[in-house]
Amino acid sequence: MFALIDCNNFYASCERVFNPNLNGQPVVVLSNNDGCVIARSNEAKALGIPMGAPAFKIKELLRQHNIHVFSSNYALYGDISARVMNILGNYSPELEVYSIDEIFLKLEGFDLFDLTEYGLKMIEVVKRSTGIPISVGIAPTKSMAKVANKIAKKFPARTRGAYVIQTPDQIEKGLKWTQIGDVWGIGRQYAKKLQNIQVFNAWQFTNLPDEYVRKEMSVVGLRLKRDLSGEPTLDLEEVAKKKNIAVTRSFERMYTDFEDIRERIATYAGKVSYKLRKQNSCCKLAYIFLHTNVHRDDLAQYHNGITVQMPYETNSSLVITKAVMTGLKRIYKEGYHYKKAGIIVMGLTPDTQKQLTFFYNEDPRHKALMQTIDKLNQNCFDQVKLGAQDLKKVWKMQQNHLSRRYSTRLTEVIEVKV
DNA sequence: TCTGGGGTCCTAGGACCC
DNA sequence: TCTGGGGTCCTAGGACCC
Repeated sequence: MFALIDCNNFYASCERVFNPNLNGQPVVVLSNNDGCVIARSNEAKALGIPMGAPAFKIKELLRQHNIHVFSSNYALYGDISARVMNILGNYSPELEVYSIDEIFLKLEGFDLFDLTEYGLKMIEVVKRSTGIPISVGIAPTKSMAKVANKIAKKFPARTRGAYVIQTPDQIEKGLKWTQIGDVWGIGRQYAKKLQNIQVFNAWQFTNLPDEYVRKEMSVVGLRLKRDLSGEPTLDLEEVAKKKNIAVTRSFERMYTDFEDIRERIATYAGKVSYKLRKQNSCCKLAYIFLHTNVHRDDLAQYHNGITVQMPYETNSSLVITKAVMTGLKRIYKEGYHYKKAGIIVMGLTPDTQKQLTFFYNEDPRHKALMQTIDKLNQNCFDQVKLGAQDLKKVWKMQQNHLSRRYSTRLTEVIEVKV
């Protein structure tokens, strides 16, 4: 059996942990630059706040209903997530942290357990230890556990947040209840295609011929069909090192000057290099892209990207920044209003397995330099930068509703008034 | 004025090898 | 008239996830 545990309205719930006045109140969390709604409490959902709604378009709605608005606070969410996962890891030796708010547990040898009780226990302990509400779905396969989790969340009164799918009858009922578009692995395109052939729920999907599924949805679809039919096909996946790492951001306003963009790109290059070093990887390639504002059809549009090669596998900010800059010069065109840019590093290798080249290799001093810079920045809040970066830091991300980093900064911990 | 930021896997087709 | 059979690697694009 597999369990899927998922935090309810995770970001909104994190905000509530340190601000209990928000319980029962509608809460939304916004994306970077306070752009769109990316998380909603149940109350906010009930008021009709759509996922992904641009904040400026629903300003009036937010005000009218006294909805509490937060900028995203990833320092807080990441830390709370780690605490929740840590606790849930006690419930099975085999686990897969699937996302910031989801974890799969493999429950092998739990035949003598009352799994519903086991799930309820998790809910209680996580709530008591972290303040975060979770839902638990348990079933014979991963994709079914997803279904069970959805049922648990949909019927809190009946399930108390934990639901087990096990008997053939429960399986059939659960799958028939699940609309095709809500199936894990079936997105918009496939849902449309399936509805066209009169497949409206998960049960009907499992009854399709293998050949059709294979042809229209590739082996990925076929694996899903098997798994959803009760044949365990999707297993826990190891938390592998990332194969790509990206830093991409929208600018808080549009930029036209090369100098401004150059500075921002240098900062992204520094960030992405740091991420590489954190997972002990080096990169061979970097893709850099530049976009104008897609929402301004009154302005000329220009999108372009380019892949640049590193002279050797590296995670040195100096080398990566330099390579990225040559790419930027080739794709930047004057006369456009740029709104977004990003860097994706690819072809990652562990830095212990670097392929050395005969003539050119990294200056060995870079490694020591990077280690020193990383260490300094950990203690001194990112004050050591390359000359090409934002030394003056004239730009600032819109974060007008940011809560404190309650659990990771000593200066921002909660105060108790006597 | 204002519209997020990450990831994964698979397939087809082209270029190349013997 | 008629032109083999087996591979690999890479990339772009399309689907999906949170």
